[in-house]
Amino acid sequence: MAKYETKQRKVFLEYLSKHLDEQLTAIQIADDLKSSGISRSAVYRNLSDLELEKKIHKYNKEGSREMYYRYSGDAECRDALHLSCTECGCTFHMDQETADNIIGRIARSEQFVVDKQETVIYGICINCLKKRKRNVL
Amino acid sequence: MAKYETKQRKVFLEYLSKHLDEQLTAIQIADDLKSSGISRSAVYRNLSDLELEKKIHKYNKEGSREMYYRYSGDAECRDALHLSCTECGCTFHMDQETADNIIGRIARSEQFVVDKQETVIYGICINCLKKRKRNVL
DNA sequence: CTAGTTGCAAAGAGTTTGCATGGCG
DNA sequence: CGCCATGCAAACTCTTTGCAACTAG
Repeated sequence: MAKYETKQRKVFLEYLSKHLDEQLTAIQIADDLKSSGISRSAVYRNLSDLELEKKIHKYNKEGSREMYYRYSGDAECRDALHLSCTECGCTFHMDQETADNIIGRIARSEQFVVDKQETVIYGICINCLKKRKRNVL
Repeated sequence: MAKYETKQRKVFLEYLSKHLDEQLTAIQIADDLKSSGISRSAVYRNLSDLELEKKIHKYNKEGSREMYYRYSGDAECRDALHLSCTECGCTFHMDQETADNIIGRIARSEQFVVDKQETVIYGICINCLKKRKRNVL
C-alpha cells in the first residue's frame, strides 16, 4: 500500500499534517479536500491505509454515528498517551513521566498492560472547567 | 421515557443484567432476543433510552463499523474505571484505590479531570499475555 | 508497459424513523 | 380510554466496492 506518490495522496497527507491530533471525520476531510479535486472514496481509501500503518487512530465519539480519525503521523505522537476533552474536543499528550508511572502502576496492581495507542482518556480540560465555573457564578 | 413496563422491556433488561459489562452489538442483542419476540427496532430504541439514562455506554471498537454497548446498570459499575482487553474483549473494573490515585495524579500534573464513565483503558489482560507467551515458546 | 490509484456510481451495513397496531396503566 | 411502546418496512447515513480510466515509476 502507498506505493505511488500521487498528487492526491500528497495533498491528503499535507492536509493531515496541518491537523495533527485533531478529531476529524472522513466527510469533513473530504469536504475540505473536494476543492483540491480529491474524491470521497480516495479519502476513505487513504484513511484506511493509514489506519493499517498505525499512523491514524479511528474511533467514535459517544452519541455520534460517524467515525473519527486522529492523525498522529510521527513516532512521538504515536507513543504518547492521549487526553481528550469531551467538551471542546481538544486532545493533547500526557507528560511521559506521568504516563509511564500510571502504566506501571496498572501493570502491577491489575496485571494489565496498557495499550497507549488504543487508549484515550476522556474528561474535561482546564479551560472548559474554568468556563464552567464562570457560567455558574 | 421508559414509563410502561412492557414485556419486551422486561425481557430486554433481564437479558442485559445477565450480560453486565460485556461488549455487545445491537445486532447480537437483537438476534438473541428474536426468539423472545422482540423486534430489532425495539432493541435500538431501548438501547438509546438507556444511553440517555447513562446506564449503558455506547462506543466502537477499532476497525469495526458497528457500535458496541456495555451495560453497567448499577451505580458501582458506573462509578468504576474500566479496563478492556483488546484481544479477548474481557472488561473489568480497576481497583478503586488505584483508580483514585491515577485520576488524582492526572488532575495534578495535567490539570485534567478524568471522566470515569467515558474512559476505557485498553490493553492486554494477564490471561492473553500468558497465552501469547505460550505460543511464542 | 504494469501495477497502484482514482472517480463515479452502485451496493452494503448499521441505525433511525413514520405510521398503524397493540398493550399498559 | 389515552398514551406509550412495538413491529414492520422504508428511509437514511456513512462507508465500502466494482470497474473502467488514469498515471506514477
